[in-house]
Amino acid sequence: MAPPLFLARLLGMAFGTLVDDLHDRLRARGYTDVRPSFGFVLLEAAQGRSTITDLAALMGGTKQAASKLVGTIRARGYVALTPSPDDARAKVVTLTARGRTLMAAVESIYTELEGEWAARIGATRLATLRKDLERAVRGRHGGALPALRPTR
Amino acid sequence: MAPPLFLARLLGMAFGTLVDDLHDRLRARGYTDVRPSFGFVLLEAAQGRSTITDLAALMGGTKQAASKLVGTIRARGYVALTPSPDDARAKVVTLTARGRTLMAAVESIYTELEGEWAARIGATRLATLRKDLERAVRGRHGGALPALRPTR
DNA sequence: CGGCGATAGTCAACCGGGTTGACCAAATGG
DNA sequence: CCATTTGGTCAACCCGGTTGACTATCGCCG
Repeated sequence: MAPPLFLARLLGMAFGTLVDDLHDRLRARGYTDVRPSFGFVLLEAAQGRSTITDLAALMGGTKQAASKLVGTIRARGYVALTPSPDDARAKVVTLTARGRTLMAAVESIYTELEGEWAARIGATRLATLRKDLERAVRGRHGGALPALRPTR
Repeated sequence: MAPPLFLARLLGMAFGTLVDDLHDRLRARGYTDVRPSFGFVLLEAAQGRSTITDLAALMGGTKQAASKLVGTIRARGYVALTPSPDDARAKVVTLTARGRTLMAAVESIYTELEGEWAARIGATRLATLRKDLERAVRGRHGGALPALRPTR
């Protein structure tokens, strides 16, 4: 008799599976120094609009944590800090060329992965699943999307 | 222009939201010393069938990590270790009386939470969502459910 | 203007939850 | 029976996060 399969556990497993698969395949393509926690920062850096404190707020943590994380991603050469034109204190996080090729790989792998999900449950069911998830989550947070803690 | 809303991020947000809500409401009921990582162990302890090493395997970690985690949950009085009848080395993790009342609170809160989800997206949609998630996750792991890393 | 509170970022110390490695005690099976 | 495997713990360390103290810049209000 297994313990009850709470929705939360299912969500956690699904999340973990996708994240693990993504990073396994990144490793297979030679990206051995990309940690799961990088994703969030890289996604925002691709927009080229976020400062360190912006990142901190978006991922629901302190600016010290954001600063450290950006520091290690920068040490691996995927992002750079450019001074903000508006504010001499602020540093805008942007992708380097290496970061851009990484993100291209991520998108390609991600398309693969969602394709595999679609193959398992059907494309329309997958679309419904995504829509319902988004509705439930936004509904819980007054219409906005919550911070995604980069744990994992 | 926000970054693309990958399915994985949605899953992570949904997972995090449920876990946070559960622990907020536990706190509101006076359980101030229950950490998110406890859930996994408590659920297995309720079955009364798992040893420390079993737990380690189920959560995809080392037995040292499982041992530590069980130790801190035990220190807070929610589980106890009983010697296995079959193997003098093994320790079976079981709920204490306090642990059982905690789990009753968890189930009641959890029912509330899923009810709120159902109110947001509809009960049948929620059932479909759960079924599809389970199918996708099992499909990815050869029919079994993967380990749920207790991170968070 | 000038000066003062708020804000962007860093540095340092600490903490929680995980890891690896060494170890003991009980089990298993030639 | 003895050798090997297995259940569990202890110790040292690591990673990613936190809080607290600090500097530099911003922006407003007198």
